[in-house]
Amino acid sequence: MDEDYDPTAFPPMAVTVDVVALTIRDGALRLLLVRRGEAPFADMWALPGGFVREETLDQAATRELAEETGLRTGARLHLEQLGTYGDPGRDPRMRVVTVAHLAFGPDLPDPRAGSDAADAEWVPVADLGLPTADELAAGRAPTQRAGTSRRLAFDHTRIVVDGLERARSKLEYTPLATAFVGPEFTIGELREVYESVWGERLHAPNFRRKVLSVPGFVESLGATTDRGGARGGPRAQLYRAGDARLLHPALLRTATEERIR
Amino acid sequence: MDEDYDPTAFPPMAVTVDVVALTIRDGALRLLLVRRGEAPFADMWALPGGFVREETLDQAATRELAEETGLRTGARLHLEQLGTYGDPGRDPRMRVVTVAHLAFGPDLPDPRAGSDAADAEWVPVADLGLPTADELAAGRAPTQRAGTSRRLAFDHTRIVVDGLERARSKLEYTPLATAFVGPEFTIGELREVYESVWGERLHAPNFRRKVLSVPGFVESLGATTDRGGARGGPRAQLYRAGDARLLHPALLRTATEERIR
DNA sequence: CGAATAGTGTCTGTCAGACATTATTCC
DNA sequence: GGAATAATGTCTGACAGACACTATTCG
Repeated sequence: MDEDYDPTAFPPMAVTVDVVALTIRDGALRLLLVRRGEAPFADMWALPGGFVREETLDQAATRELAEETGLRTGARLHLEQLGTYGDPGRDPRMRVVTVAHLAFGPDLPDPRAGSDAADAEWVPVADLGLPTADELAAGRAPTQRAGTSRRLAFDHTRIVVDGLERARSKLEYTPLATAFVGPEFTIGELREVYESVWGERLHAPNFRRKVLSVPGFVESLGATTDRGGARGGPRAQLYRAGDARLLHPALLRTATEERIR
Repeated sequence: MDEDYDPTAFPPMAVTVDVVALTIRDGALRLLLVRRGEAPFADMWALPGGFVREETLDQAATRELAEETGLRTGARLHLEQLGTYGDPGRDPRMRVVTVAHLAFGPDLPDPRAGSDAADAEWVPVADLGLPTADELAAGRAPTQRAGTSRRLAFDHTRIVVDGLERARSKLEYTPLATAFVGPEFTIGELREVYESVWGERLHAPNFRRKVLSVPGFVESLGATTDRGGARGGPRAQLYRAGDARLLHPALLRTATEERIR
């Protein structure tokens, strides 16, 4: 803030929030999208969002999520700021700066069309045909792969790609995965979260040992599930989230050349 | 973006950028601060920043840094978005949403007062008596420790604390440290970056081996410095930054209970 | 029973951190 | 010479990833 700072003579600019809401259902990572009813980008899919009012940015994101989808802002909903997107021209009508947020929850309910959203849906992320972060950086974006009818409005493809990368990365270093399951869960359910978000199969015995070796990640409840798995297997032990805010040692993805270079 | 989205009728809101600019000089991590000339918070220190114009957010941050400090936006300046701060009341005059950025460079020049900054200075971070992230979260903020005359304006203390934590964390997983040194550097200089930012001494032989074992972190130039160290010692080999974007394996800080829980 | 899953045991190569040692250079 | 630093060698314990194996439960 410099000395010619004069907030009564600021350039006209709108501030919005958009939400990248993720949940896991039927073993697939899903993203909440709403269908736009008006120009520009009419009939295209977009992230839920809207104007910021007399409230904090986090409150605005929570409110928009609830308004547009009927989602109860329950205690088990994790919300964090993702980043701010404000390129001139990202909205053809005027300058709009949007503060993107990331939300996670365990098998969130179907969106009941709220006040605004004519149509809202949990779309499997794999069905979006999203470009990789590299493709985006190289400017081959926001052209999504053919064969999908889910081209996103505005720069929302970029926002979703950034949000997914953030989620994948935070699974490594934080107990974020516990935000995708209920208050009581099995190690197998936790492993399915990692597999869904990372999009790769994990070695079950090693995963179990790693999770249990991280102090404060999970706490045993000393009980088991009532039944075994749907396709057989013994009853699994139940755990709840521990008090760790960072995982140490971390659960790292295997390094791939593409990610590193 | 929902369907009642109407950017021609948006609430009045100003959008600014603020920059947490860090450099290392005399072995100490330093933060660029400017002195405010006007109310509110007159005579207090603040981050350089100002209104966003017809430009991207990154461009606005780069421009403000140059304008207020005369800093040449050279190729060796690393800039990234930190986060957005928009609580109602963070500016007593009106609603101002600020997009904070993080900038790093090798021994950046002294700020030549530009168009706005009456007074600008590279202040050692250690002299700021900053609260820890935990103290901030607990609400004992933004009260900085007594004995310093460097209470920061607005919510800039929070922004600086977040920026420092981001910088410390990114040293672990990315080659960010090379942004704090010149194009050619020794392993010892790189180690001093880590020691300055993390605020702890590192074991020189192990640090060297770790850095050299990370693919793409540094590349040998096959040459040595012209002279040995100022206080003795042999001539050190020279390196330049490699092509890695992520460090694998990472250079992790030793885990501390405070950070994890 | 057959298939699927939970959980344990064990091995190997790699990494982190500590310590010791040698070589080189400045003052 | 004395002190500081660069660089290498080596050891130990922890961890990652792979494989083998047993136990339990569903259909």
